[in-house]
Amino acid sequence: MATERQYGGHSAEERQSARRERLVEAAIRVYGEAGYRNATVKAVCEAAGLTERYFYESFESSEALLIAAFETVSHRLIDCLDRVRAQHAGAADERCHAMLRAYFQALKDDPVGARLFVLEIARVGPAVDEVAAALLREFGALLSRTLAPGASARLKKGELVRAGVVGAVVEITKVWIRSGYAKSVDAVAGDALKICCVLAQ
Amino acid sequence: MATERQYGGHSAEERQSARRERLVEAAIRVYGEAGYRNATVKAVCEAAGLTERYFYESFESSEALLIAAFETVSHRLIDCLDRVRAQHAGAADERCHAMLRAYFQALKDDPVGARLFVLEIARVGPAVDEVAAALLREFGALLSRTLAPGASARLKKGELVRAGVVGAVVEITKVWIRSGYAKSVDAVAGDALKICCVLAQ
DNA sequence: AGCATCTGACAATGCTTCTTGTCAAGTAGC
DNA sequence: GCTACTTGACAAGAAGCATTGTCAGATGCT
Repeated sequence: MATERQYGGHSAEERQSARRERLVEAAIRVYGEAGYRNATVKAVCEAAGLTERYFYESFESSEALLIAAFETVSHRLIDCLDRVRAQHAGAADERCHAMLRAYFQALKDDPVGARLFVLEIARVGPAVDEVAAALLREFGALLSRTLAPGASARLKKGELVRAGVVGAVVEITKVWIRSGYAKSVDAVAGDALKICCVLAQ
Repeated sequence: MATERQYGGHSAEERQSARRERLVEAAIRVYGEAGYRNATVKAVCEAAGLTERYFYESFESSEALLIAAFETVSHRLIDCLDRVRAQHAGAADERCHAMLRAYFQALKDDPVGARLFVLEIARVGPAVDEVAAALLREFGALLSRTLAPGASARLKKGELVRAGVVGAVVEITKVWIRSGYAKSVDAVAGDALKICCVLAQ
């Protein structure tokens, strides 16, 4: 602990954060494929090519790793949607449609991350629930900003409606994933848009 | 097993099904208050005033008991909605509004059952998920029948939209419960109706 | 009253996983 | 090459709970 020695050309700090990252990526894979409930600490560590001790070096618990994995996936997704939003400058509902297409396309392109993001995150524990709820609110705010750019975004009045719309999109996503991505990205985005348009009123 | 003796004036069969019922009612209370995850077999049995052996007499696993408890609660709710639907003969959206009011009122009147019905049922296991998904479909069909009494109810076309609307109502319910039933039943029902009206198109 | 059945309390077992500890093998710096 | 640090493999301990088994006491029938 006192001295930091170079190993493989990397400092102790670099090696540790590299291990952390390997664990997060392994967690996305393992939790997304087998499901969080069925995955053990051991399984994640094996997938990361590390032993259990390195798990406890970076994370206090499985839930902490799940949160890290979820945030990695969701930030990628939010960033993607933000890019689409910036690029698209049409009418509000057209813009929203483009974002929904990007959303569903991203989930289709990464089914493992999708499962983690949409299914596996729910009802794990209070701490995880809090993170997930915060992301849903962010998602709702994003939709609201896109469809009703007025002051309505911060009105408390539409809070429940906004939550409802987000719940609708998530439920549509769940059913779509369960169906094996049966419908086309375009069609699903269109269905979701129908409900999102409630926010434009 | 060979002979059936009367006990307390009841046959063996009666006594057994009485115990089963006590377990189900206890499960609604315990799972709804403490949460399914935090509840042990022992806790449910104590709440029912029975010992563990009687749990295994009537149920194969905790999940089986959860399913029974969920079905008890959800049948009560569906029956209530059906009654309201039968009594109300106004316009489609008025009728739907009345049903939503009854739905939210019922959940407010029975917070424990509500928590079981809305929160605790999710993501327990494949068997439970199947039961919950079936109820959501039934719920969607009910809304669809009310708002779009035409053939659209059985059209596969609106399947995802219907699922989305149900997801919206459930998410609104979750947020409302988490808020401690802050908004009035009328207001919440109104918010939910806004989204439900998508089905009327 | 006497016997068969039923009921309740509780202990024993078993299983699974987390979490920590030990030890040998590997690697860098002197 | 020697020493100190780092890593990986693995086992031991601990904790929690489900599930089954035992046994004494209670209840109804004859």
